[in-house]
Parts: sequence; structure tokens; C-alpha cells
Amino acid sequence: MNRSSLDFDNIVGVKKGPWTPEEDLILFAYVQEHGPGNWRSVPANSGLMRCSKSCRLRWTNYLRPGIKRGNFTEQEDKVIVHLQALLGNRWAAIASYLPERTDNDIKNHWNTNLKKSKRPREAEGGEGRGQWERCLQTDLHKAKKALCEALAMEATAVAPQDHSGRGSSTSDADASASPSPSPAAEKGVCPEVEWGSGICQLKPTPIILFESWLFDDSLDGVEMS
DNA sequence: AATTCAGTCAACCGCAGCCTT
DNA sequence: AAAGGCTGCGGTTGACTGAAT
Repeated sequence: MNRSSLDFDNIVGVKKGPWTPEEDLILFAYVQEHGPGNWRSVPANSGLMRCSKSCRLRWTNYLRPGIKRGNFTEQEDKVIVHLQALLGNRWAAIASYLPERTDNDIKNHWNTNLKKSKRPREAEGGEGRGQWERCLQTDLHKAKKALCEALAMEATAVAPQDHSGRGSSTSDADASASPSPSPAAEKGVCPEVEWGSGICQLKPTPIILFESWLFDDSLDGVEMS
């Protein structure tokens, strides 16, 4: 254990709050050179007066190549709503099926836009609710089936992450964007990102499996927004 | 034009699980 | 097998922005 790097996060004077373009540049350059991961050493080696967590978060949610910000499409909304119904508030797991989106972005989008509209007339407990429940039941079966298929398929190729619990096995740019072959990649974490010559590439994910059933007519009666 | 309110989003905090020793 | 450290996740907060009054 590197004692100096360990203590770095606890120093008085560690900067907090919004990142400046200069800090972004430093972090980006550092990760370009060394690859993501080993966040503990980032502040000490890069000169950033930020804690490791902050660096990781900034990279994951903002600087990481391949991420899309804002303007969620209707299809993405549907994916999020369905996966949220299936997985609950496991945003990292949900994000693994939307490789261009971060868990934080999805979480924010859910809380600000989708949460209100996902269960129409739920509060009334009337027919709207019944319709939603029936619809959800149907799709849960579909979802589970698709997940099983995905898991079975990925077992021989690139398996999706373990959705059964928290921790390092769940996907995140950190885990997936390690220099190849990362432990996460070996475990089949999705989205998988490969680092080569400083270029990161997103690989296809089992989202394709979902698209076949997420976007059929099963939800036509359900308001999305 | 000024003030208030609501919505959005970036970032922080604490906890839990995994890994290493 | 146990303990300590590290990483990742989800919840929450606070700053900022635009709309409404």
C-alpha cells in the first residue's frame, strides 16, 4: 500500500466542487497515458488536488470517451423504464445496457423525467394501475428470458456483468475501461472498452437482445411521458 | 425588471463488496 | 481465516438556469 497516496484523499485542502477545464485536461491527459484505474494514484501522480473518488467520477461521468450526454431518445427511455422495473434502482447495471450513458446520467434522468410518468395513475390505484401491472408482468417475463439468453450467450462469448449484486463486478467505466485485457473485461463486464493507442472503443452489448422485445407493441397503451 | 419557484445536473458522501496481504 | 484497503454503487445535496409571477 502506498501510504502517501492513501493519505492524499484526507489532506486538508483537497479541492471540491465543479471541475475546471484545466483540471479536466490534466485528468484526461493522465488517463490517456496511463489508462483508467488505479485511481488512488491519480491525484498524487497527476498533480490534481482532487480525491481519487472525484477523479474517478469525473472521468466516468464526463471525460470518458464514447459517452453521450442529454437528449435521451424515446427508445432509451423505454429501455430505462423496463430495466428499472426489472432490476430496480441498480443504475450501474442499467447503464451497462446503454453503453453511451453513465449511471449518474440515467439516475438523474430517471429521477427528473421518468419517475413521474412510469406508472400512470398509480396514485389513484385505479384501472391505469392494473393495466400497468399486467403490462409489467408480461414484460418481466420477457425481460427475464432475454437476460437468461444474454447470460447464456455471453457465457461463451462476452458475458454481461453479474447483475446479482453490488460491488466491483457491476459495470462502470472504471471496471470496463481498464487496459486490455482488464479483469472486468475477462468477466465480461459490459460495456466493454478497449484501450489501445489511447483510443477507447465501445463494444456491442446485449442491448441488442433487448431491442427485439423492448420496442415491440407491448407498451403501446402505456404513457411514457 | 426583480424576485421566487421549479427543474436539472454535477458532484459528494457513506456504505457494501471485493481483493490483497 | 481475518483484517485492512480500494473500488464502485446508490442516495442525496447544492449550485445553476430558465420559467413564472
